[in-house]
Amino acid sequence: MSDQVMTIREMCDAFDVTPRTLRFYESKELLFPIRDGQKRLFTRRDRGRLKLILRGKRFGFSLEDIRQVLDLYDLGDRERTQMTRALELARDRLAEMRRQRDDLDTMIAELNEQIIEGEKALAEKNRTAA
Amino acid sequence: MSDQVMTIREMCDAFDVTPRTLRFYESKELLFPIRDGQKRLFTRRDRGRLKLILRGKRFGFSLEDIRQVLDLYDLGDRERTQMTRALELARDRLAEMRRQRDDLDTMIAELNEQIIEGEKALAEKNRTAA
DNA sequence: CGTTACGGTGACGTGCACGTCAACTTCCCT
DNA sequence: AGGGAAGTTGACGTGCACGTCACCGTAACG
Repeated sequence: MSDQVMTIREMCDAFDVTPRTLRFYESKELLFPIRDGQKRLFTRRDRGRLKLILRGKRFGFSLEDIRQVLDLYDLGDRERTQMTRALELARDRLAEMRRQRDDLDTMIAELNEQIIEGEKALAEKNRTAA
Repeated sequence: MSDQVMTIREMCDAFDVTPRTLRFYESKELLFPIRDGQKRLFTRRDRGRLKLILRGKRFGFSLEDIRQVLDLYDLGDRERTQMTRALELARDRLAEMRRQRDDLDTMIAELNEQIIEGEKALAEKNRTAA
């Protein structure tokens, strides 16, 4: 049953982050561990959120950006206006992510091209040097 | 002929960055504007590099990371060992970018799913409220 | 009952990527 | 010759995302 909730150390080992990071994310309202006295206990929900946070960070999203999106993932009982607003935000993010993917595809193609060129140049260098 | 080289202001307008940014990039050896006396003049090469820099930044790459890759784009006459090293680095970057694209695809799919769910919930809310 | 381990809370420090501001040149215009 | 616009070099300031350190609580172990 202890994998229902995890201690801070278990979290750190599982996600390769420091305690400081988890506490920092809590202070920024990205995670909401429950408390056993003073001690934090991270739930399944926290683990899901952390996974998304770490993914988001790999694309240069700020923690604030990520928080906005995360909120979409548990809009339970919100005001219509709040929900509408959140959806608009999410659609914007989605559009941006699609643009990013296009850019990323371009970068991958270009870098790949450059690597091939580089390999050619290297092969030539080795040939003439031999 | 003046679009062979551009002033700092023309660059700023063209790429939507500040002079400070361009000077900063030069100090980090990401750009190499030529000089007319004191004044910087940015060449076509600088423009190409800046474009790549700005794209790289959108994915959370550090300027140092970007510099390493940029160097690959003009490896003219380098030592074999240097070239080999640069190619290795580029292949690593390429692999990471492919991983990032996979992650990004996952995130796009998941966010899209959440948006659909959100839209459903919102529609339901509107129905029951009516 | 001491101490070792794990966890907590401030508070200050750090690296990155610039922003901001002061104090010059340099060129152009009238 | 005077004045403004654009550019330059320091040097210090800033926001973000944590790192680090000092100090405190407490649960467990020998």
